Amino acid sequence: MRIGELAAQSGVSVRALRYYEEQGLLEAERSGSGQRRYPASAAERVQLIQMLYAAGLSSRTIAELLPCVESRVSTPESRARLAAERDRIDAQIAALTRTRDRLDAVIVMSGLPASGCMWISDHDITEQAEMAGGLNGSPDAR
Amino acid sequence: MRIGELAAQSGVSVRALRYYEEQGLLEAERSGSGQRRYPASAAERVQLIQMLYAAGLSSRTIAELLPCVESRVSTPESRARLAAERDRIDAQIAALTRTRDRLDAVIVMSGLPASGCMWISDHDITEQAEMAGGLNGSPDAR
DNA sequence: CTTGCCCCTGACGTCAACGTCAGGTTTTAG
DNA sequence: CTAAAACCTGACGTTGACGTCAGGGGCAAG
Repeated sequence: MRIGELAAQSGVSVRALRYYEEQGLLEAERSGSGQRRYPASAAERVQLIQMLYAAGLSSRTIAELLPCVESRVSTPESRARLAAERDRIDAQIAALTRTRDRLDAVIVMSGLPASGCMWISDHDITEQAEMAGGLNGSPDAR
Repeated sequence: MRIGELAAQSGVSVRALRYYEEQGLLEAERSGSGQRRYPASAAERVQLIQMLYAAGLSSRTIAELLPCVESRVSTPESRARLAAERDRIDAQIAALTRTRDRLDAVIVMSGLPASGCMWISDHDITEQAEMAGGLNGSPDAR
């Protein structure tokens, strides 16, 4: 399959695919005229790459771990690297969960009039919204 | 408190604190000679800023939502923004969890003595991952 | 033949959250 | 009083994962 097709299929840009190759993450056969040809399995590999990028791994780390993750084969060394990254991701998940809960608390609280966090009486929602827009004292709202 | 103390206390660099001020996230009083003075509450605010940055929010978004998150007061508009960000974070957590599980599967599998070697068939993968997941509960968000 | 689409290789541009350096002033310790 | 430490503004540098543009080639359809 050609690079444009792979891009469409995997949802990334053509530029990104060439970048992955440059980083040693994705190899391609070349046709006589020098055009890249990918096997069907490349789509899955690209998905993995995206997955690992999204988890904050660097190109270098992905290059090291990708064969291992794709083939499900690990050496003792790669296992240690994998575990380290998994722990990092776990920590990230924990932090994000705390942040999510913090936002949730603020959102949910506005639905509890008894808590005292509603600073405007709730008998007229529309008026409340207008007042909120005009009176909201965000110090450096631009 | 002075900028160096706040930096030490909140674990960020002096440069970062000045950057936050530049972005309208953190205000400071000025002494006669122009040096920044922060109230004790600034440390908590910096923690919040870090928290939101780590969740992938931009400076502009943080500037909009920070007063609301810190004071726990929300307007209908800010509530919508907050909910949108919370949903984004939820999606991020879900994706990270899938990635973590993928790494975990590779790690756990090679540690199972029954396989006797570094790789095992696809058929065994899901079964063993289930077994391993049941045996040692991986740290789970939520 | 030429039109249009896809492909190629450089190579420079971008954006965000700071790092770092220069050159000067203020505060603190002894 | 003096020297070190901390602070100030301003401005340029860094990093990663691409975006974008320039300049050129190949190839099937009309």
